Amino acid sequence: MTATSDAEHALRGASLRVTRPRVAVLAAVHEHPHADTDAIIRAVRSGTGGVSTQAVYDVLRALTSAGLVRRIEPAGSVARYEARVGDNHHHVVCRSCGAIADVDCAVGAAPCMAASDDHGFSIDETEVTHWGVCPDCTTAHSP
Amino acid sequence: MTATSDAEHALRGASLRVTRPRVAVLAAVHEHPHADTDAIIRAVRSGTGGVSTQAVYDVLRALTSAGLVRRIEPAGSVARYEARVGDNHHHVVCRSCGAIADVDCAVGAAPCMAASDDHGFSIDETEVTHWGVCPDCTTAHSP
DNA sequence: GCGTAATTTGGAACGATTCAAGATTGGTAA
DNA sequence: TTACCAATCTTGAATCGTTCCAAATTACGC
Repeated sequence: MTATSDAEHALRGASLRVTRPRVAVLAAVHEHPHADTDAIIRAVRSGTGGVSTQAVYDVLRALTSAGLVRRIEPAGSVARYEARVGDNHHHVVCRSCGAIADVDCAVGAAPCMAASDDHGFSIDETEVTHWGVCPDCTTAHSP
Repeated sequence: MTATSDAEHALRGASLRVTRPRVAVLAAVHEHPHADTDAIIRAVRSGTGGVSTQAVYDVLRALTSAGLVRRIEPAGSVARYEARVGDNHHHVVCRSCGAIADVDCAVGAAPCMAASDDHGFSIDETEVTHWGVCPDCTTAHSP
Protein backbone atom coordinates (compact mmCIF):
# COMPACT_ATOMS: atom_id res chain seq x y z
CA MET A 1 0.00 0.00 0.00
CA THR A 2 1.07 3.53 -0.64
CA ALA A 3 -0.29 4.75 2.66
CA THR A 4 1.87 2.31 4.55
CA SER A 5 5.08 3.16 2.74
CA ASP A 6 4.29 6.85 3.03
CA ALA A 7 3.85 6.42 6.76
CA GLU A 8 7.06 4.45 6.96
CA HIS A 9 8.91 7.15 5.12
CA ALA A 10 7.46 9.88 7.29
CA LEU A 11 8.49 8.02 10.43
CA ARG A 12 12.04 7.60 9.21
CA GLY A 13 12.16 11.24 8.27
CA ALA A 14 11.22 12.14 11.82
CA SER A 15 13.90 9.88 13.28
CA LEU A 16 11.29 7.60 14.74
CA ARG A 17 11.62 3.86 14.76
CA VAL A 18 9.39 2.16 12.27
CA THR A 19 7.10 -0.19 14.11
CA ARG A 20 3.89 -1.86 13.06
CA PRO A 21 1.67 0.10 15.46
CA ARG A 22 3.22 3.38 14.43
CA VAL A 23 2.73 2.75 10.76
CA ALA A 24 -0.81 1.62 11.36
CA VAL A 25 -1.69 4.59 13.54
CA LEU A 26 -0.19 7.09 11.13
CA ALA A 27 -2.02 5.51 8.23
CA ALA A 28 -5.25 5.52 10.23
CA VAL A 29 -4.93 9.21 10.99
CA HIS A 30 -4.39 9.91 7.30
CA GLU A 31 -7.43 7.87 6.37
CA HIS A 32 -9.71 9.26 9.08
CA PRO A 33 -9.26 13.01 9.45
CA HIS A 34 -10.34 14.42 12.80
CA ALA A 35 -10.77 10.97 14.32
CA ASP A 36 -10.70 10.64 18.09
CA THR A 37 -8.43 8.20 19.87
CA ASP A 38 -11.08 5.52 20.15
CA ALA A 39 -11.85 5.63 16.44
CA ILE A 40 -8.15 5.37 15.66
CA ILE A 41 -7.81 2.40 17.97
CA ARG A 42 -10.69 0.65 16.26
CA ALA A 43 -9.36 1.47 12.81
CA VAL A 44 -5.91 0.18 13.67
CA ARG A 45 -7.26 -3.01 15.18
CA SER A 46 -9.51 -3.77 12.25
CA GLY A 47 -6.56 -3.35 9.93
CA THR A 48 -3.59 -4.99 11.54
CA GLY A 49 -4.94 -6.90 14.50
CA GLY A 50 -3.84 -6.66 18.09
CA VAL A 51 -2.59 -3.30 19.21
CA SER A 52 -2.88 -2.20 22.79
CA THR A 53 -4.71 0.93 23.82
CA GLN A 54 -1.62 2.34 25.46
CA ALA A 55 0.45 1.79 22.37
CA VAL A 56 -1.94 3.97 20.41
CA TYR A 57 -1.90 6.72 23.03
CA ASP A 58 1.86 6.64 23.17
CA VAL A 59 2.26 6.59 19.42
CA LEU A 60 -0.12 9.49 19.03
CA ARG A 61 1.86 11.48 21.54
CA ALA A 62 5.12 10.62 19.79
CA LEU A 63 3.70 11.55 16.41
CA THR A 64 2.30 14.77 17.80
CA SER A 65 5.56 15.90 19.36
CA ALA A 66 7.38 14.90 16.17
CA GLY A 67 5.01 17.11 14.23
CA LEU A 68 3.66 14.35 12.02
CA VAL A 69 0.12 14.75 13.28
CA ARG A 70 -1.70 17.59 14.95
CA ARG A 71 -3.79 17.20 18.03
CA ILE A 72 -6.98 19.23 18.12
CA GLU A 73 -9.29 19.39 21.08
CA PRO A 74 -12.47 21.41 20.72
CA ALA A 75 -14.00 22.40 24.05
CA GLY A 76 -16.24 19.67 25.42
CA SER A 77 -14.86 17.09 23.05
CA VAL A 78 -12.24 14.41 23.36
CA ALA A 79 -8.84 14.75 21.71
CA ARG A 80 -8.81 14.34 17.96
CA TYR A 81 -5.96 14.01 15.52
CA GLU A 82 -5.42 15.09 11.97
CA ALA A 83 -2.63 14.59 9.48
CA ARG A 84 -2.70 18.00 7.85
CA VAL A 85 0.25 19.74 9.40
CA GLY A 86 2.32 22.70 8.36
CA ASP A 87 -0.38 24.53 6.50
CA ASN A 88 -2.35 27.21 8.19
CA HIS A 89 -5.89 25.98 8.43
CA HIS A 90 -8.55 26.07 11.08
CA HIS A 91 -11.72 24.21 11.97
CA VAL A 92 -15.47 24.45 12.06
CA VAL A 93 -17.10 22.41 14.78
CA CYS A 94 -20.77 21.45 14.84
CA ARG A 95 -22.35 22.21 18.19
CA SER A 96 -24.92 19.52 17.62
CA CYS A 97 -23.07 16.45 16.40
CA GLY A 98 -19.43 17.41 16.93
CA ALA A 99 -18.50 17.09 13.28
CA ILE A 100 -15.31 18.89 12.29
CA ALA A 101 -14.41 20.35 8.92
CA ASP A 102 -11.27 22.06 7.75
CA VAL A 103 -11.35 25.74 6.91
CA ASP A 104 -8.53 27.43 5.11
CA CYS A 105 -7.73 30.77 6.57
CA ALA A 106 -9.53 33.62 4.91
CA VAL A 107 -7.00 36.27 5.77
CA GLY A 108 -3.90 34.68 4.37
CA ALA A 109 -0.86 33.09 5.83
CA ALA A 110 -1.01 34.33 9.41
CA PRO A 111 -4.52 35.28 10.38
CA CYS A 112 -5.42 37.08 13.55
CA MET A 113 -1.85 36.55 14.58
CA ALA A 114 -1.65 40.19 15.50
CA ALA A 115 -2.92 40.39 19.04
CA SER A 116 -3.69 43.96 19.97
CA ASP A 117 -1.92 43.51 23.28
CA ASP A 118 0.03 40.35 23.84
CA HIS A 119 0.66 41.05 27.54
CA GLY A 120 4.31 40.23 27.04
CA PHE A 121 3.59 36.71 25.85
CA SER A 122 5.74 35.43 23.02
CA ILE A 123 3.06 33.99 20.79
CA ASP A 124 4.06 31.16 18.48
CA GLU A 125 0.75 29.86 17.26
CA THR A 126 -2.80 31.06 16.87
CA GLU A 127 -5.73 28.73 16.75
CA VAL A 128 -9.09 29.64 15.28
CA THR A 129 -12.20 27.60 15.90
CA HIS A 130 -15.53 28.38 14.32
CA TRP A 131 -18.62 27.12 16.13
CA GLY A 132 -21.87 26.47 14.38
CA VAL A 133 -24.24 23.83 13.12
CA CYS A 134 -23.41 21.54 10.24
CA PRO A 135 -25.71 21.14 7.22
CA ASP A 136 -26.94 17.72 8.33
CA CYS A 137 -27.99 18.94 11.76
CA THR A 138 -29.52 22.10 10.29
CA THR A 139 -31.84 20.14 8.01
CA ALA A 140 -32.58 17.63 10.75
CA HIS A 141 -33.75 20.39 13.09
CA SER A 142 -35.93 22.26 10.60
CA PRO A 143 -37.53 19.76 8.23
CA MET B 1 -20.79 43.86 49.44
CA THR B 2 -21.40 45.26 46.01
CA ALA B 3 -20.27 42.09 44.33
CA THR B 4 -22.98 40.12 46.05
CA SER B 5 -25.81 42.48 45.15
CA ASP B 6 -24.50 42.74 41.61
CA ALA B 7 -24.53 38.98 41.33
CA GLU B 8 -28.01 38.85 42.79
CA HIS B 9 -29.21 41.42 40.29
CA ALA B 10 -27.59 39.61 37.39
CA LEU B 11 -29.24 36.35 38.41
CA ARG B 12 -32.67 37.93 38.61
CA GLY B 13 -32.12 39.57 35.25
CA ALA B 14 -31.45 36.14 33.76
CA SER B 15 -34.59 34.65 35.34
CA LEU B 16 -32.50 32.42 37.55
CA ARG B 17 -33.34 31.70 41.14
CA VAL B 18 -31.19 33.54 43.60
CA THR B 19 -29.58 31.00 45.87
CA ARG B 20 -26.57 31.23 48.11
CA PRO B 21 -24.42 28.90 45.96
CA ARG B 22 -25.27 30.81 42.81
CA VAL B 23 -24.48 34.20 44.26
CA ALA B 24 -21.25 32.87 45.71
CA VAL B 25 -20.16 31.20 42.48
CA LEU B 26 -20.97 34.21 40.34
CA ALA B 27 -19.08 36.50 42.70
CA ALA B 28 -16.14 34.09 42.72
CA VAL B 29 -15.95 34.06 38.93
CA HIS B 30 -15.96 37.85 38.92
CA GLU B 31 -13.18 37.95 41.49
CA HIS B 32 -11.04 35.26 39.90
CA PRO B 33 -10.93 35.61 36.12
CA HIS B 34 -10.06 32.43 34.22
CA ALA B 35 -10.33 30.30 37.35
CA ASP B 36 -10.88 26.58 36.95
CA THR B 37 -13.68 24.72 38.66
CA ASP B 38 -11.55 23.63 41.57
CA ALA B 39 -10.37 27.15 42.29
CA ILE B 40 -13.95 28.37 42.18
CA ILE B 41 -15.03 25.66 44.59
CA ARG B 42 -12.29 26.61 47.01
CA ALA B 43 -13.07 30.31 46.72
CA VAL B 44 -16.77 29.71 47.32
CA ARG B 45 -16.13 27.49 50.32
CA SER B 46 -13.72 29.89 51.94
CA GLY B 47 -16.31 32.59 51.61
CA THR B 48 -19.68 31.18 52.45
CA GLY B 49 -19.04 27.77 53.90
CA GLY B 50 -20.48 24.48 52.79
CA VAL B 51 -21.28 24.17 49.13
CA SER B 52 -21.21 20.82 47.41
CA THR B 53 -18.99 20.14 44.45
CA GLN B 54 -21.90 19.19 42.26
CA ALA B 55 -23.74 22.37 43.12
CA VAL B 56 -20.83 24.36 41.77
CA TYR B 57 -20.72 22.31 38.60
CA ASP B 58 -24.45 22.70 38.17
CA VAL B 59 -24.39 26.41 38.89
CA LEU B 60 -21.56 26.96 36.44
CA ARG B 61 -23.49 25.16 33.76
CA ALA B 62 -26.62 27.18 34.50
CA LEU B 63 -24.70 30.44 34.44
CA THR B 64 -22.99 29.45 31.22
CA SER B 65 -26.21 28.60 29.41
CA ALA B 66 -27.75 31.80 30.74
CA GLY B 67 -24.84 33.74 29.28
CA LEU B 68 -23.70 35.21 32.59
CA VAL B 69 -20.33 33.53 32.42
CA ARG B 70 -18.30 32.13 29.57
CA ARG B 71 -16.66 28.75 29.64
CA ILE B 72 -13.23 28.54 28.08
CA GLU B 73 -11.32 25.34 27.68
CA PRO B 74 -7.85 25.53 26.17
CA ALA B 75 -6.63 22.20 24.81
CA GLY B 76 -4.98 20.13 27.49
CA SER B 77 -6.43 22.21 30.28
CA VAL B 78 -9.45 21.87 32.49
CA ALA B 79 -12.51 24.04 32.02
CA ARG B 80 -12.15 27.64 33.12
CA TYR B 81 -14.72 30.36 33.51
CA GLU B 82 -14.70 34.11 33.06
CA ALA B 83 -17.22 36.84 33.66
CA ARG B 84 -16.42 39.00 30.65
CA VAL B 85 -19.24 38.21 28.30
CA GLY B 86 -20.72 40.01 25.36
CA ASP B 87 -17.55 41.71 24.23
CA ASN B 88 -15.43 40.19 21.56
CA HIS B 89 -12.18 39.22 23.17
CA HIS B 90 -9.89 36.25 22.92
CA HIS B 91 -7.15 34.63 24.96
CA VAL B 92 -3.44 34.05 25.18
CA VAL B 93 -2.48 30.83 26.88
CA CYS B 94 0.97 30.06 28.25
CA ARG B 95 2.20 26.68 27.12
CA SER B 96 4.41 26.42 30.17
CA CYS B 97 2.28 27.39 33.15
CA GLY B 98 -1.20 27.57 31.65
CA ALA B 99 -1.71 31.22 32.52
CA ILE B 100 -4.44 32.94 30.54
CA ALA B 101 -4.68 36.60 29.60
CA ASP B 102 -7.38 38.47 27.75
CA VAL B 103 -6.68 39.87 24.33
CA ASP B 104 -8.97 42.32 22.66
CA CYS B 105 -9.48 41.56 19.05
CA ALA B 106 -7.11 43.37 16.76
CA VAL B 107 -9.31 43.29 13.70
CA GLY B 108 -12.41 44.84 15.13
CA ALA B 109 -15.81 43.58 16.05
CA ALA B 110 -15.91 40.29 14.20
CA PRO B 111 -12.45 39.03 13.45
CA CYS B 112 -11.68 36.03 11.34
CA MET B 113 -15.38 35.44 11.21
CA ALA B 114 -15.12 35.15 7.48
CA ALA B 115 -14.28 31.54 6.84
CA SER B 116 -13.12 31.08 3.28
CA ASP B 117 -15.32 28.01 2.94
CA ASP B 118 -17.77 27.27 5.71
CA HIS B 119 -18.75 23.84 4.28
CA GLY B 120 -22.40 24.77 4.71
CA PHE B 121 -22.08 25.26 8.46
CA SER B 122 -24.03 28.12 9.96
CA ILE B 123 -21.33 29.66 12.10
CA ASP B 124 -22.47 31.62 15.14
CA GLU B 125 -19.23 32.11 17.03
CA THR B 126 -15.54 32.21 16.35
CA GLU B 127 -12.98 31.51 19.00
CA VAL B 128 -9.37 32.64 18.76
CA THR B 129 -6.68 31.26 21.03
CA HIS B 130 -3.10 32.44 20.94
CA TRP B 131 -0.48 30.02 22.23
CA GLY B 132 2.84 31.17 23.58
CA VAL B 133 4.93 31.61 26.67
CA CYS B 134 4.14 34.17 29.32
CA PRO B 135 6.71 36.72 30.56
CA ASP B 136 7.28 34.89 33.83
CA CYS B 137 8.06 31.59 32.15
CA THR B 138 10.21 33.31 29.52
CA THR B 139 12.48 34.88 32.11
CA ALA B 140 12.53 31.69 34.15
CA HIS B 141 13.79 29.72 31.17
CA SER B 142 16.48 32.18 30.08
CA PRO B 143 17.88 34.00 33.12
C1' DG C 1 24.33 -12.10 14.23
C1' DC C 2 24.46 -9.42 18.83
C1' DG C 3 23.79 -6.21 22.32
C1' DT C 4 21.56 -2.14 23.94
C1' DA C 5 17.92 0.73 24.43
C1' DA C 6 13.70 2.05 23.05
C1' DT C 7 8.97 0.21 22.61
C1' DT C 8 4.88 -2.47 23.55
C1' DT C 9 1.93 -4.88 26.78
C1' DG C 10 -1.49 -5.54 30.37
C1' DG C 11 -3.19 -3.95 34.47
C1' DA C 12 -4.34 -0.60 37.43
C1' DA C 13 -4.70 4.12 38.91
C1' DC C 14 -6.04 8.87 38.45
C1' DG C 15 -8.73 13.30 38.13
C1' DA C 16 -12.45 15.80 36.18
C1' DT C 17 -17.03 15.48 35.46
C1' DT C 18 -21.59 13.43 35.60
C1' DC C 19 -25.55 10.56 37.23
C1' DA C 20 -29.28 9.27 40.59
C1' DA C 21 -32.45 9.86 44.46
C1' DG C 22 -33.98 12.28 48.22
C1' DA C 23 -34.21 16.54 51.01
C1' DT C 24 -34.60 21.49 50.82
C1' DT C 25 -35.29 25.97 49.14
C1' DG C 26 -37.05 29.87 46.33
C1' DG C 27 -40.71 32.10 43.80
C1' DT C 28 -45.47 32.88 43.38
C1' DA C 29 -50.37 32.71 43.77
C1' DA C 30 -54.27 32.46 46.97
C1' DT D 1 -48.90 35.87 54.98
C1' DT D 2 -49.11 31.03 54.04
C1' DA D 3 -48.84 27.13 51.30
C1' DC D 4 -47.76 24.98 47.22
C1' DC D 5 -44.95 23.35 43.25
C1' DA D 6 -41.04 23.02 40.87
C1' DA D 7 -36.43 24.05 40.68
C1' DT D 8 -32.29 23.45 43.15
C1' DC D 9 -28.90 21.55 46.59
C1' DT D 10 -26.79 17.45 49.04
C1' DT D 11 -24.87 12.98 49.45
C1' DG D 12 -22.65 9.16 47.42
C1' DA D 13 -21.12 6.72 43.81
C1' DA D 14 -20.07 5.78 38.97
C1' DT D 15 -18.23 6.86 34.40
C1' DC D 16 -15.09 8.35 30.96
C1' DG D 17 -10.77 9.50 28.83
C1' DT D 18 -6.21 9.37 29.84
C1' DT D 19 -1.89 8.27 32.05
C1' DC D 20 1.41 5.59 34.98
C1' DC D 21 3.86 1.33 36.35
C1' DA D 22 6.85 -2.78 35.85
C1' DA D 23 8.00 -6.57 32.88
C1' DA D 24 8.60 -8.63 28.43
C1' DT D 25 9.38 -7.86 23.66
C1' DT D 26 11.23 -5.72 19.58
C1' DA D 27 13.94 -3.01 16.34
C1' DC D 28 18.00 -0.62 15.04
C1' DG D 29 23.17 0.14 14.57
C1' DC D 30 27.60 -2.15 14.62
